[in-house]
Parts: sequence; structure tokens; C-alpha cells
Amino acid sequence: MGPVNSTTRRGRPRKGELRLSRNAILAAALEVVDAEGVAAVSMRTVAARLEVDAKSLYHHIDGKEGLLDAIAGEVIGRIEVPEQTGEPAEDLRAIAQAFRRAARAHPQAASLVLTRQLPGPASLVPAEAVLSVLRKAGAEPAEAVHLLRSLLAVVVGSLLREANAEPAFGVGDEDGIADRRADLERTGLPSIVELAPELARCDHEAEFGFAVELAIAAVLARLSRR
Amino acid sequence: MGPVNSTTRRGRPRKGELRLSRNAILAAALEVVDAEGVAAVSMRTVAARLEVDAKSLYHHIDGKEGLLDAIAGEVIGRIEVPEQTGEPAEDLRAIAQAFRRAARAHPQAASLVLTRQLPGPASLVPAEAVLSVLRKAGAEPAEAVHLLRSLLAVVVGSLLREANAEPAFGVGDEDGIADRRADLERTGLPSIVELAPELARCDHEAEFGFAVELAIAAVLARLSRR
DNA sequence: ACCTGAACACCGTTCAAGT
DNA sequence: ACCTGAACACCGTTCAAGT
Repeated sequence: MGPVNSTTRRGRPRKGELRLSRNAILAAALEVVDAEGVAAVSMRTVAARLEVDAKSLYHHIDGKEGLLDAIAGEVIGRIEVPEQTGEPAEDLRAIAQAFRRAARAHPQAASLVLTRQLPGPASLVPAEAVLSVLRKAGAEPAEAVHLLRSLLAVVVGSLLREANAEPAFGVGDEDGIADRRADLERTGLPSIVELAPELARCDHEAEFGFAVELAIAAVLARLSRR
Repeated sequence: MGPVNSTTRRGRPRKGELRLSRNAILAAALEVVDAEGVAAVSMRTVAARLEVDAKSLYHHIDGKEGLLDAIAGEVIGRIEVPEQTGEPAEDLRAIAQAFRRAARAHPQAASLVLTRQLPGPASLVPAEAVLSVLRKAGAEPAEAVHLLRSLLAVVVGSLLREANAEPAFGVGDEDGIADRRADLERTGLPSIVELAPELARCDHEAEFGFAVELAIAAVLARLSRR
């Protein structure tokens, strides 16, 4: 159908109207994601936000799959890699936190970002930073790549848990925590039951920090053991 | 439409016909996933495989979202946790490998499994095993939960990369590797260019092993430093 | 208790026709 | 060069009607 006003027409827009562009589409798509989640992204909803027909998008992006890839690239492309200090632990930590900040800027998009082919061009900038730190810290070439991939796995795995967790899993919500705890205790699995109080809650920021510190310690121990 | 034979009818099946069941639906859904990928799963395709109308599925499962959750649970529920040996490193390694084996049994389902709310009931058995090992190795209660979550992040992050990588990224395919290498060199990012030969290829099994060993070393170092 | 026909409100995508 | 009408082949889901 398209816009319902009486001046609906075909062909290119009358002069003065904003032209459709890849950037405008991406911005609109990100708005949909932030407002209603990835599931609400469709060619039609995105186009509607631009007051344009869904089919028009095909002139600027490569179908829906291409749109989702582009959204992921957009989010990951906004990682602001901090300047290096020369202190490896500090630098690696800062890059990991920058990654998390970018993911948390669009919480609803996080699973999209983490789930798509990550080593796309957009993620090469943070990868470059990590590799540079590792090489300066004394890692061999092949070793640096293994360590990069290990660090990336920790970051991605941690952020994915955070993205998938129900919103209330974090702070407050003592009721939800009590419910989960009761569920865990009902399993009868001894360690699960014993640790139910700890398992029923999750401070995502602290958990991310813990995993990253553990990984960094492992990396540095490995590099200094030489 | 349903089956096109001339005896189409409504109501419950004539006696002798197999009844629809949650298990039958899950099995059919897993067949679709293995044969054509998660994207090919729809109420209609799954129902067609059972020669049943799509709407019939609603009597046994909670809509499409419920179906996807159930598939993920099914795959993860098949993790065969090995018996403990008392050697923490060996036991943790074995659990991680069991996790990978389950994921690789249904490669097309992997991203589904890793992406959904993981701490569902199905994943509690492997979690119990990890926690038990950690506690025996001397971890404090809260610490054991942090370490479990860190280990899970490494495993999930690694398997997610493996699942998302294009099939050819692994072995052979020297052409694809050469292409990727050329792409990486064109970025001009110094460390990326220097390490392009290593970055262009990825032995998933070795990479998984490396990340897991690094994580286990970190865990044990932390627990023995006391 | 279980299955389906009719129906609804959505999808992504192609392609020819318009300006 | 860019946009859309018409059209197609799909979706998930509700609900009343059948046995």
C-alpha cells in the first residue's frame, strides 16, 4: 500500500524529498531493533519508518539477510578502541570493556552481533588492537592468533549469556531470584542444590570482569613463562 | 490442505494410525534442521514431515518459539557427561569435549543451542559435573559459580565461532584460504597483515582445544595459589 | 482429546511498469 | 536511477466445528 496520503505516486521522489540511502535504512533498522527487538525487524517495518515501500529497500541493501548483517556491522563498527598504554593487562582489559560497551549500547541487537559471522571487516579494528598488544607482549605469530581467538571466545560467550538472560536476572527482583533458587533446589543435583543461592543470581558486569581477568591472567602467565 | 489422498478427514485419526506426540514432533524438527538448517524450520515443514496439519502441532508444543527451545534442549540434553577421574584438568577437559561432541552431532542446530537461554534444565547436568569438579578441587562456593560461568563462556564462544564459520574455513580449500588472506592483507592494518597467513585459516578442533586448555590452566592456577 | 477448514494478518522477493 | 503495483509463495496463529 505505502503512504496513504492522496499524493501517492510511483517513480522517483519529487524534488525536495529526502532520498533513500543505505545509511538511512540502517539507522531506521537500528531504531526498530532498539524499540522492539530483532524479531520486529522486517523489510516492511523498516520501510514504514522511512515512509517508503518495503521493496524500495532492495535498491540499497541485499535482502533481509544483508540488512541483518549490516546492522551487526554497524553496532560492532562503533567499538571505540582505546589508546594503548604499554601495559598488556590494562590494554586487553580496556579493549574487552570497549566491546561490551558497544554491545550494551544496543542490548536488543547484541545476540545479532554475536551470532553473525563475527570476523567481518568491522571487527578487524579491535582484532588489530588485540594482536598488536599480544605481539608486543612477546607472543609468537601463530600463538598470538590462538590467544586472540581464545579472548574473543570469552568475550562473546560472556556477552551472549548477558544478552540472552531475562532482563530481571541482574539486580533487584528478589522474587525472581527466589523462584529460580527454588527451581534449582528441586533438581536434586547435589552441587546445584548446594550452590543454588549463587546460581540464582548473576551480576553481569562482575561476571564479565571475572571471566576477562581470568583469561588475561592465563594469557600473561603463558607469555611470561618463557 | 493436508494430505492429498482421497480419505482426508477431520477429527481424531482412525485407529491404527500413529498418534502425534511431542517426541515425534521434536524428532521431525531435528530432521528438518539437520537436512536444511534452522531457517527451514516452520510449523508447516515440520508438520508436513509427519503428514499432519501445521495447526495440530499446537496441541503438543507451545508455538514456534517453544519448538525452537525444545530442539535446543533436545540437543543439549544429549551431552554424555563422562565419569570423573579425580584429576580436575582431565575431568574439565572431558566435559568440554562432551559439550562439543553434542553440538557437532547437529552442526546446523548449534547456533540455536548456543543462542537460547542456555541455563535451561537440560544444561544442568553438565553444570553439576563442572561444579562438582571445581568444589573438589578446592573452589569456594561463589568462586565455583564464577569459574563455571567463565568456562561456559569459553566453550560457548568457541563453538559459536565454529558454527558460524563458513564450512570451508576448516581444512582443505586452499583457494578460499588464499582469498581470505588477500582480503586481510588489503586492510592495511599492520598486525592483521603480518598475521594474515595464520588468520586466514582455522582448525576448529585445535582452536577449541587451545582455548579450553588455556581456561583450565587459569582455573587450576587460581585454585592452587592458596 | 485431538485434529482440521476457514480465516487473518503477517512475511520476503521478483519483475515489469512508471517517472 | 530509483520507486512501486501487482503478484506469488510463503509464514504463525486463533477458533469454531468436526469425530
